Amino acid sequence: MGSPLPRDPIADAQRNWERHGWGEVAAPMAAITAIMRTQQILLARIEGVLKPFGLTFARYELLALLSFARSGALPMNKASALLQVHPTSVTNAVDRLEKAALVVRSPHPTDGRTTLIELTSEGRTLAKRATTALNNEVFGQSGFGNEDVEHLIRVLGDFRKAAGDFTD
Amino acid sequence: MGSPLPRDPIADAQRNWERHGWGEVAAPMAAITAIMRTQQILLARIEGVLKPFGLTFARYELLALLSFARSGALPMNKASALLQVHPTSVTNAVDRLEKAALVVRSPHPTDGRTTLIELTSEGRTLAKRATTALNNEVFGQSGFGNEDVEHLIRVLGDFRKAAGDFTD
DNA sequence: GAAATATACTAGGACATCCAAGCGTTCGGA
DNA sequence: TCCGAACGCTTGGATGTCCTAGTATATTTC
Repeated sequence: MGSPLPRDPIADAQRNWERHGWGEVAAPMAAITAIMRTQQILLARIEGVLKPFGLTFARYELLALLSFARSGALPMNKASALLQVHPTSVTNAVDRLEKAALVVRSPHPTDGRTTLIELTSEGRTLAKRATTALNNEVFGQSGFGNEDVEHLIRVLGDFRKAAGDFTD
Repeated sequence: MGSPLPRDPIADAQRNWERHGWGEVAAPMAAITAIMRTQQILLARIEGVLKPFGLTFARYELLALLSFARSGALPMNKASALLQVHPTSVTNAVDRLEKAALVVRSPHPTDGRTTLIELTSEGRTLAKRATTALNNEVFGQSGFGNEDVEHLIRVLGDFRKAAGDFTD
């Protein structure tokens, strides 16, 4: 989408902030902007790996989640909560996964409101293959050092907890 | 969108990875997933603050960028490169900002292909007010400690550089 | 037990991002 | 000088996310 810039645009932004008298918040601004940009880069990498499988990250996450559920099935609201996305996003993902025959919707045995998402065997197989690809091509080559990974997990974990993601 | 979960879903995912024999990449997977989720939380906060101004993060970023340009104007391709988004995303943002009279498009004086985006005085005023709000309500209360901020800037900066964002 | 409240999912709409194509302008080599 | 290649922007399409509202099913309350 573009060749490398001669200078780091986020570092420039940080300098601009300082120059305008906002030095107090310049560093957090830079850190937050860097997180936004890093997410963008990682997402592009992940989607690039998943494309050959006909998957997007959103759909992969759902498949992976189901593959770890004992029965291979989960209520949609449970999936929404665990993936931390809006229920309508799950509806959207399930629509497409179902069309691809990777999951099926089935009624909850006791609660008429609830719909279960169930992995098909094709879905399970594809999830496994996609995971292997991601492990090899993205997670295994993140470019983050071991210490930095530990630090990220801790710092971002604290942040997510403070943001109300989980109690623990 | 949901009440706090009893347990950290990313930590669970990491355990699942380890349990399936992917311990080698479990930690980077967790770190990357945490970055994705953190971005989602931060974006929601930012958009919440910008909503009263009738802005989204994408449009705010463009306004802020223009406000730091000496002349208050930039070619669209320059904006695309600095914001590191696809040119069509800039077209989209400019369309809406122009409709809101916050920027205007003007032809480049010498290159007939290029379009300049120029801040209107309303645009400049709004950018300033929005920045103040973000500084107070988001960047000034990020929840990240000073040392963690420095660490994030360094680690993510290295990552972005390795990803080809900039040379420097 | 019936009415009010809460929960689960889906439909429609607003935005953002990217890709593929198309149209015009500019550059560069023969 | 001229024509092909490169560049800049826009349009149209596919996805994903969220919000608001609507429908159906449970649960609570009186």
